[in-house]
Amino acid sequence: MGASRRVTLKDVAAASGVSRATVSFVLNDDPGQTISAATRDRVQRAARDLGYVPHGVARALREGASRVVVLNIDAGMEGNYSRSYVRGLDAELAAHDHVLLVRHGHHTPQSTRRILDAIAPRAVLRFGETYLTGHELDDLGGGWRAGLAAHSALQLRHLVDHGHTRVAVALPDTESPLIAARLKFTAHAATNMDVPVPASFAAPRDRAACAEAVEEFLLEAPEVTAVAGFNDDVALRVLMALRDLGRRVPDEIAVIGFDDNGYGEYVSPTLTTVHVDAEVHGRIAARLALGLETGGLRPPPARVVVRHSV
Amino acid sequence: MGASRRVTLKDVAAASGVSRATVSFVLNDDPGQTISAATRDRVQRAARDLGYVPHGVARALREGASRVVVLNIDAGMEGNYSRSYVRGLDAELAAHDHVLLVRHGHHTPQSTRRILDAIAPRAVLRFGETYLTGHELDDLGGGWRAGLAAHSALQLRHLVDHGHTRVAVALPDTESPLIAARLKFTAHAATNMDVPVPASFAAPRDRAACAEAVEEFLLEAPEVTAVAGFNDDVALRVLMALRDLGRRVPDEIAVIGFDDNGYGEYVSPTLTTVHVDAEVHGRIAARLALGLETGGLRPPPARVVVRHSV
DNA sequence: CTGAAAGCGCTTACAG
DNA sequence: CTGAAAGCGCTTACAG
Repeated sequence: MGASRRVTLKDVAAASGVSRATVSFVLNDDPGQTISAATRDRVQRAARDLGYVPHGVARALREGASRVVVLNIDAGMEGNYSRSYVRGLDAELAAHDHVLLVRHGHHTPQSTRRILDAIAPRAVLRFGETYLTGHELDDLGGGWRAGLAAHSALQLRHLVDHGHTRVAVALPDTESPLIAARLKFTAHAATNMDVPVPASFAAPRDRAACAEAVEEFLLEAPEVTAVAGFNDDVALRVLMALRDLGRRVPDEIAVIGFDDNGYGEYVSPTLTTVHVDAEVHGRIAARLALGLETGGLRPPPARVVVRHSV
Repeated sequence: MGASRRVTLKDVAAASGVSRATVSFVLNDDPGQTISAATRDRVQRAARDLGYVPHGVARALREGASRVVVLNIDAGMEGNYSRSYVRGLDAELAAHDHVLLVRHGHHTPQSTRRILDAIAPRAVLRFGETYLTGHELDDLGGGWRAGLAAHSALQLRHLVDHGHTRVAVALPDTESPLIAARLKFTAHAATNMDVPVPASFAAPRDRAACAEAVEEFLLEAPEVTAVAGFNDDVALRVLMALRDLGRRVPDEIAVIGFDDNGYGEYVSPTLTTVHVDAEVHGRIAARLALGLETGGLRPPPARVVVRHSV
């Protein structure tokens, strides 16, 4: 009755009358070995009957890395992108016998080091890396086909298609490596579309401060007829600020969000935004982390969710 | 110059002229040993000079568990509670030389098993467990002092204090172990406050469906003057539905949210809600997981963030 | 085809 | 006070 001891390779070996090495060869389908079908069978049956599951820690010690991938994700990145990305990453990793674990909060080289030392994960990923660089999303850099570059352009395109040529970009008041990239891509897209490169301003969290920031910005740039949000959070703040300032949306000024976080439906006017399904991005990241081919994985195009703010 | 090999205990032993055992004793401050100050010093200096960091995987194999705690967290639980909880959990764990890793998505016994097998974490936590049961939050069960029970009561209290005695609870249309608990606690609180036990209804994600659900409910229960949301998400949907139905908030009907997710400020009227700082809950969970005393940790009381919906 | 042996890096009785 | 040895559970050259 006592606590049931863990079933090890040794137990399987004993039960099937072979050595531990042979069990390992069979269970791992070692291509360098030729084991008789009978032995194979005996071993597999024994493993199944005993409910044997390899001990990941021992295996990690031997192999140098555990079957775990860690994803670092900064605060304030929640949205449809991150949710679908995590879903795809998790699923693809699971399909290759690995597990995904997430680390929240701000990340430093030390915190990454501590994880490496603690569990020796196969890889430590940084959220948004693939998306940002467009690596493996296309071969032009930046992801002009299915990365941040393409989606920044899509956002601007929607505005331009609705007659807005003087656009401003609203940014969060926090740090993010994505900010510089977004501005660069949007500027590039504007040049391609033959409209002026958008100016930008920060939209602070605090409501009054945000209204003030928007007012100030529009005073300096009265020609602006549309605001493109860095993300939905920022766009929502701008929407609120505009209401506080008595500016009618979208008649006087249009607003578009980015990365449909689900809350754009609860405000009035509802928020038009860019929706990115990043499941395939997640799968690509998983394959890259495991050193596998990514061939055949093509992310679907992003789309604009048209609501009422532009 | 080739890849730098990992510094191991053996290197430290060699550098300080003692055995690996002695190094281990010194570095782990083994109370069962008496090592000369000189040796101690020599070992510590060598470890520092070489930049020695214990290999967590080897240690985990030997000790039976890694210095990692895994937190399972279901989708749709994002809010101030979860953010502050994770922050506290992470900080307290770090203070005790452990790291927190999070697993997102839906969890099954198998998925937990796979993590256990993969990295043998010290503990696998389920988000909301402590909060739900009130274990260690007080000794009455349910957490009537600082747990879900207390906060459910606080939400209702605010409504009652504003003259609302006929209250309804709006629920998500998804599964959650928290739902039954919330209803139970709210009912209990209502009885204590001498008001009728609130009826409940589900507020679906889809906007039209939600408006329909709310309309239908109010037709059946026209006496209801206030809606208490299971969380801010649900409350936000109810607010939108009410607007779609042409009901004025808070004049005709009041709405209060739960677990301030930050978006209640972006809607109109802005959403009054219950704000719970769960950092201490997180710290308590960490200590429980590590088998430490939780004495002295007292969660601050929750508070109502008064905005304009009630 | 199969097994004995080494070793991943650590901790901890055990023997001096 | 300190060291040699065993062992956590696995994989993989190496020798038959």
